[in-house]
Order: sequence, then structure tokens, then C-alpha cells
Amino acid sequence: MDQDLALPLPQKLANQLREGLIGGAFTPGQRLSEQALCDELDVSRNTLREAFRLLTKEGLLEHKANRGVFVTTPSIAAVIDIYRVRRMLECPALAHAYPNHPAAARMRAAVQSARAARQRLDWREVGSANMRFHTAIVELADSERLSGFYAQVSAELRLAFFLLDDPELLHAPYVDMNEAIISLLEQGRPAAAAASLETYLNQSERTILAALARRAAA
Amino acid sequence: MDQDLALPLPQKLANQLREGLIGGAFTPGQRLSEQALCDELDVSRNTLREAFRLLTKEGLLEHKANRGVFVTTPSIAAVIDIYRVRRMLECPALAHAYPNHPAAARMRAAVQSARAARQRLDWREVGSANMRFHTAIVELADSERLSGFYAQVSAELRLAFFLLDDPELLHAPYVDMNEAIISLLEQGRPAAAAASLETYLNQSERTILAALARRAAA
DNA sequence: CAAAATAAAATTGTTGAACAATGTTGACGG
DNA sequence: CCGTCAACATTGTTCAACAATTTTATTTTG
Repeated sequence: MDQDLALPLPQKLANQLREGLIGGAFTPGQRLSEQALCDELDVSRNTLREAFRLLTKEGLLEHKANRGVFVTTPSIAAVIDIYRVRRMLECPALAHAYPNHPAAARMRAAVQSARAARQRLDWREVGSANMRFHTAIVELADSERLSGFYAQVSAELRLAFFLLDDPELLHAPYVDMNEAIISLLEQGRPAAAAASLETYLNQSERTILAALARRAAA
Repeated sequence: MDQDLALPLPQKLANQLREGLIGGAFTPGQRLSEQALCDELDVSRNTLREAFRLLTKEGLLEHKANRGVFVTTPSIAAVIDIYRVRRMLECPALAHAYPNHPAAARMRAAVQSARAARQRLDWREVGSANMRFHTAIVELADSERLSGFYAQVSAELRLAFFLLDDPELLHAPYVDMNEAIISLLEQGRPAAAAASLETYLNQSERTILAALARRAAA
């Protein structure tokens, strides 16, 4: 998927660590020891630290002076902020999209993947496909920088998902909503699609905030 | 302005370099020698390289493998992309703003600075004040992440400004437009303000693209 | 003389070790 | 039980070294 071979080592490292982070290999709040990771990944401390800076800038890690780096624990405020961003990026992108945009095909493909995964109860893949769906929505806007920013924000959101432990509740209900959204766009009704998307985002935000609040209470 | 004393050295370095970059201390396309900057700034290569990574991720520097880092030369495509982003962030932020938002006061203050600077023909400060004005617009949206992203994008845009050499043409005409925009917002007419802003952005984009095209031809 | 091939120099990429500064742990005494 | 202080571990930063690559200079060749 990546032609990582050409990339400098710290970036490869950062990509590898990011995969682990959004894949749930580490738990939020966990401290990442330089020594331990250097040994495990077989790179020097300097190289690892450069990768840490990258991921810190993306919001996936937090750096506390003289104490080390920690996996970000998404706060309620962070989730609220992320959903505000999502509404501001995704809804206009969809509202102004034209149905033949290549990203629309990616939206459709993501929905089909999600349906198939749901049928075999593979909630992990349902979540991934859902993310591809929304990434494609932002790509409708045809802005390299916007897409890059969205990738960053959604990676941070994934961290929040791993705080919760009911992936079915988290992703399953949204497959059909995505289906409806892409269908509306394909029918040339982008405004209606955007309205559905906003409903989706509000509902999703509430679900996650509620789950997060329950977790904080416990 | 910054409490840089507490920040780790690479970040302080990055801030310092960023100031230089958006202040025009380097010219786009210029190569930054590690050795030379290490000597000049009195830091080690490792530390400098960490700062480079940060700025590369922000789009201010470009990293070519085994060849070093170069000051980004903004392309026509980059400028178009940046203005697309600006329209998508600034216009909705302004349209949904309420006039008593603290950021509105910052908009007003920026306009006053710009007027004063224009009177004494200090185009550099006019440009800075103009940037503060638009930063404040994004802050109306109350999103930490959005503001951070905008800071990054506008830093990149500043690079493009330094490619041009007529700061008066670039900034002077917009002081009055900004004045009109904040006045509309203060009068409780955010929709009209947003419409004016869109006009502003379109006009500004055309000016810069034209200047950039002239420069490319020469 | 021009162009290609080659050798030399300079630069970046990565590592490892060193030491200072800061944080953490645990024993000790009140 | 709580605070103090020393021992320990970890991070922050620098330095030196070497491999890999690019740039420059030189030589060879047509």
C-alpha cells in the first residue's frame, strides 16, 4: 500500500507506530518507553524520538517534559472538537459534490465492504470500512490539505473508539445510514445527502460521548 | 508571547525557524544546510533535524532524500488548494458566528492595527494584522484543531507572499474590506459578512495567482 | 574541444555512547 | 502516617563515527 521503501526511516517508523496506535496495540494513557521500543523495533533512540515528534504533532501521542511520551487519552472535549471539525469538513464537502466524482465510487465501495463485514460479524473491518467511507467524503472537496488534516483527526478519533469496548454498537448501526447517504448522492441529491450526514454525525457523537461518560463514571 | 522557556529545544528551534521562514529570512527554494545552521544556531545536528521534521510536516520545508531540506516554493496548485481551504473554513465560521464572541474583538483590534500601519506605510505590519484578522475568523468556530490547521495553512501561504514583491498591492486594498466584514458581524449580519468574506477571498486569490503567474513567466 | 566515465569531496542518514537534568522509588527517621 | 533525602532510572542534548548518496572535480575517450 505504501512505497515505504523510499521513505526515510523515522517516517516509516511513525507509520508503523501509527498503525499500532489506531489498531489498538497500545492502550490510551500508556507510557511508551524509549529504551523498550528501541530494542523492540531495532532502531536507535534518536530515530525513534524523531518518529515520536511526528506522532505528537498529529495528536496521537502526548509529550510530557522529562517524563516521556504517552498514548493520548481522548477527552470529552477532544471528541466534541473532533465532531465539530467533522461537521465542518464533511457536510459541505458532500453538499457541494457532484455524483460522478471518483471519491463517490470509493464511498460506494466502502459501503459494500462494510455490509459484507457486518454479515460475517467482523466489526473491526466494519469500522475500517466506515472510516474509508468518511475519508472519501472529504476527498470530494478535492483538497490535498483538507484530506491530510482529516486523516489526522480521524486517527485521533480512532483512539477514542478503543477506549470503548462495544464495536458492534459503535459501527453496526451506521452501515445503513452510509448506504442511504451515498444513494442520495448518486441520485443527484447532495443537499439531502448532507442533511443525512449531519444526522449521522450528531447521533454518532452522542453515542460516543455517552459511552465515554459511562466509562469515566466507572 | 511564547513561554518558550519550558518547551523542548527542538520545538523552540522550530518556532524560531518558522519565524524566519514566514518573515522572509530565507527565500523559497533555498537549501538549508544542516552544518551551517547547526553552527549558526548553536545546536546539534540531531536537534536541528528534529526541528526540520516538524516544519516539513507543516509544509514549510520540503525534504528530499539524501539531498537535504529546502524552503517550500509554493506552486499555483498549492495556492489554489490553500484558498479552497480558506473558503471552507473561514466562511462557515463567520456565517455561524455570534457578534459577542471574543474572537470578534480580536478581529476588530486587528483591523485597527492594520489601519494604523497602513497610515505609516508599514506594509509588513499591515500583512501581519491582516493575518491576525483571518486567524480570529477561524477562532469564531471554537475549534482548537481547526485553528491549528489554519495556522499551518496560513504559514504556507505567507511563503507565497514572499515570492511576490509588492506588499502594498498585496495587503493594502484589503484593510477596508476587513473593516466592512467585522462591521457587518458586529451589526448582527453574519451571513452578509460571510458573503463579503467570500468576495474578499476570491479577489485575493486572483491577485496572488496573477502575480505568481507573472513571476513564472519572467 | 566535447562528452562520458571515474575519482574525490561533501552532505545526508543512522547509529551508539556519553553526560547533564529531571523524575521516580524506597529507605529512613520523626 | 508523613516528609526528607539519597539511589536509581529515564529523558534531553550533544558529540563522534561510519554508511549511503549526491555533488563536484578530474581524467579519459571519441
